[in-house]
Order: sequence, then structure tokens, then C-alpha cells
Amino acid sequence: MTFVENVSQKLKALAHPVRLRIVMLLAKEGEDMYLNQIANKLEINRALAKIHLKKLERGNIVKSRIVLLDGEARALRYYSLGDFDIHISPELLKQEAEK
Amino acid sequence: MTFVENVSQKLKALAHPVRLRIVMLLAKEGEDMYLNQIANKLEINRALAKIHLKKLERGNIVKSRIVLLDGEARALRYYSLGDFDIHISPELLKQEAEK
DNA sequence: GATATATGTAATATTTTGATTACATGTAAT
DNA sequence: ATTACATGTAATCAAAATATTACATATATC
Repeated sequence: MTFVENVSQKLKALAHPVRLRIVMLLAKEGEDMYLNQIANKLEINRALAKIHLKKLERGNIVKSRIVLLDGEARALRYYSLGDFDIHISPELLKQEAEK
Repeated sequence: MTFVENVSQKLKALAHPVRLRIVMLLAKEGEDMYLNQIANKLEINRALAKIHLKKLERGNIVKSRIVLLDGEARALRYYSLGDFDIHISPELLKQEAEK
């Protein structure tokens, strides 16, 4: 994957208001959350939250894991933030372009 | 304009591969360029380059000015990079979310 | 006058994205 | 058995983004 492809994908993942709100929610809470928590907190449709979380995962902005509830035959999928660090300025792009 | 709206707009402007290529071209060349130069260099349709440049201008990633050619009754519209500096990480978003 | 270079934009078509609704499944508690 | 939560996804509709083609305009050069 080229630099342009990689950066485009990451930026695209973060560029949508709903997705940015999800990311900021996870950052603020500081702990992992599952789908219904996120949808309820942001007051958005659950299926919609799911769609956006998928895009965030594809962009490696968010990770998820399934957690079995203690002693119970139930599981929740928890979402957490990846360790992205996106920095873009004319100078940095110039450096990259000259590689 | 809220933080989310502002960031979304800027990221959206940079998120498209063609737009990112335009921005990297301007960064690399280090000097202003006009529409046809940009389209030729990137080997893309001129009208398409125009559309993307408009979006970059709306996101304040790129600026443009009309330059009268010396002694001639012609003018070119030159595009240059704005002074954006986008930095996004979980820590920075957490700070922002807690404001 | 024809050719090359430059601008701008309108119209159109295609593709992608975004959002809602609905259906299917399963566990736990009342 | 019903209610409350939780998951996942398919189907559909609406809206936005992307890309091409074409038209109009203007100047400079051959």
C-alpha cells in the first residue's frame, strides 16, 4: 500500500462526523465500550453505529475483541482505540514527497 | 463551527487520493502552480483537477490567487498550500473531548 | 484564420456512502 | 412464555461524491 493510499484510508475513516464522535467518545471514556453503549450514548441508530465502527476498524483507528461474560454463556464485542498518530503539514508532506 | 465539524471538513478535504496527490505535488515543487500544470503533471482530467482544487480551497488546505502576466492581457490562477497542521491522536482527542 | 494554451462551468452518468428498517439469533431474568 | 438486552446482517432508499464530456470565452503565436 502506497503512502497516499494509506493516509487516504486513515483520513477517510476519521473524516465523518459520526465516526469522529465515536472516536472522541472512546478517547474521553478511556475504557472500551460495546456497540449498544456507543449507540445509546451518541443517540444514534445501532445499525448505523455498527457500520461506522466497521469503517473505523478497516482504517485501523479502532480495534475490537469479544469478551465472554464471567461464568455466563454470553459475549460482548468491545471496541477500543488503536494507537494512531496522524500528523499532516506542508513540511511533512514535502519530506514524504521527496522520498 | 464545532471542533468535530471543523476537523471533519479538513480531513475530508485531504482524504481523497487525488486531492492528497495535488497537495503533495504543491509541497514537493515548493512553488505555486496553475490548473493546467497540476492536471498535466498528475495526468488527470483538467475539469477533475478543478473540482478537487475547489474542495481543497473550501477546506483551507489550498489558496489561490490570480496573477496577471507581465505586460500581457492574460491571467493565470495560481494555487498554493495553506498553512495547515493537522495532528490527531487518542491523547489529543481526549484533551479535546474534555474541554 | 487556424492552433495552442489558458480559464470556467454546466450537464450528465456512475459509483460510493450514509441511514433506516427489518429479520434472525441467543441468553438472562421475571 | 414474555420481556429486556445483546449480537449480526441483509435489503432498501436517499443523498453525496466522483469523473467525463462538452460548451463558452479569451489571448498569443504561426
